[in-house]
Amino acid sequence: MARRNPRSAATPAAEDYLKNLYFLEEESAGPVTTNQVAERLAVAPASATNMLKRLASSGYVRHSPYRGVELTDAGRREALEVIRHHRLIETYLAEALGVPWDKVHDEAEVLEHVLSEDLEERIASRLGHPSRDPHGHPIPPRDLAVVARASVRLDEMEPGERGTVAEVSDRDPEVLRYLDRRGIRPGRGVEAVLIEPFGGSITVEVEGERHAVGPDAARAVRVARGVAR
Amino acid sequence: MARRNPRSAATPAAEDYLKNLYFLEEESAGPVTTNQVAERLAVAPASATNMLKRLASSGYVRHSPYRGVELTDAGRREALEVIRHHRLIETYLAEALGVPWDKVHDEAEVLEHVLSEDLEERIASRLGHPSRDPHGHPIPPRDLAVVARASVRLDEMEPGERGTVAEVSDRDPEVLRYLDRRGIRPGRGVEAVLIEPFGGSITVEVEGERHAVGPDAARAVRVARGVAR
DNA sequence: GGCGAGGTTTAGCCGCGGCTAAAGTCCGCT
DNA sequence: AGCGGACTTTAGCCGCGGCTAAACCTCGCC
Repeated sequence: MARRNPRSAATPAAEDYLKNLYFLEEESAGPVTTNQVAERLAVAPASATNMLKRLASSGYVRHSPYRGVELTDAGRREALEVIRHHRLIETYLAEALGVPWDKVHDEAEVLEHVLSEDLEERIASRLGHPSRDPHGHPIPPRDLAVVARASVRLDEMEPGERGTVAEVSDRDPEVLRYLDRRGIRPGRGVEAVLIEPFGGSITVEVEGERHAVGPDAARAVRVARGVAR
Repeated sequence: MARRNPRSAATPAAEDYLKNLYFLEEESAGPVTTNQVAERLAVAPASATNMLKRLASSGYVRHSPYRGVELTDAGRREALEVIRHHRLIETYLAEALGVPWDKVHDEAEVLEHVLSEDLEERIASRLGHPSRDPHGHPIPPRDLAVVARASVRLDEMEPGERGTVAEVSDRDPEVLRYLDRRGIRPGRGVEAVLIEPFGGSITVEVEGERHAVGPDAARAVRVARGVAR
């Protein structure tokens, strides 16, 4: 009774580590550090070490003590599977059940670990096999091929550059609502007007209005360069 | 990240115990024994004792050592909440995603522990607040009032009695398919023709055909008495 | 009324995934 | 080159939810 689906050997906790390792590798080139992992998952560093060792012995990561950690191919597959689940669920909840888009993330966070292959497939086909979730994030395809992202973070743009908002991170619903209120959502044209150095805010023009966006919020936005308004 | 929903203090394992305690109480009047619990949940008796003690200290059950166990009101509420989730999910999966009705049970078994109140409500309203799941089981209402069942188990019927199939247990998909192939499903008229004593089979007439149904399968069927064919 | 069998609980173990405290490693700076 | 601070790992603890083996009740039967 109540066995979770046997798609993989990874527990929900392990899946969370793998998923976040994937994001961390994507964000910061080079090996990921134990501290980064611990902070991202809001656990003590010692807990992270513990799990990383377990993931290493299951073949999901390579862990060089004191030096950092790296996903193996198996680990990356596992991560992509969870990410696919997460984003399909977000899309489904928004479309089929009308869950507000700043709430879908938290629901998906728990459902992603529990979705059977059969349901995954039914949901995907019900949605017409979408390639992006409601926040613009690419949904890994069924074969879990890595999806290339041709976009820059808003805080990496040059003054004067234009583009189209491609993705808005759903990690923090607060930030999501903040950006949404300012019209910064997937599909909108943006121009970087002024970039304050040293982690200051970025002034952008969207829909004819200017907004000074704080660095934390700016990091949550990815922009496809050059596509005119 | 990935915290399950805080609707209740009970873990998934505890919820499974409470749910099955509810069913066991329903089936067998009088207090439920440790062995019954252990068998139903497919765990060792010692494991059941262990969990029952924990449930008792959380106020979900009353446990008299060596004598048996009984749900408290709090425990019953908890159980009904899980059962409501289970049956709503089954109904939703069947209706909205076309999951075959002998498969919905296993999916619901894991999703039931993870459904937020918000999703529960959205699903219920999307379905028009149904009162029965696809197998005919009553879905506890939002206020978790206990639902009276005016039906008898097929193996408790008298020869010559007639009625309408009200519920078919979904616990065993094998049994479910067996009964389905014979036309024994919710809504169908049945007549008990012959009852073999001492746990023998029950001969029933459904849709003009006679079938000898084994006692295990007969126990999975509930019939509303008297409603003519 | 006592004995034994079957049901139940206790004792003690395990893996998971957290934690804190202490020890160890690495690296930059003098 | 070596010292100090930051980062990381190790050691040892905890609760959960399983397990087996052994001790313990209860109750029916003689």
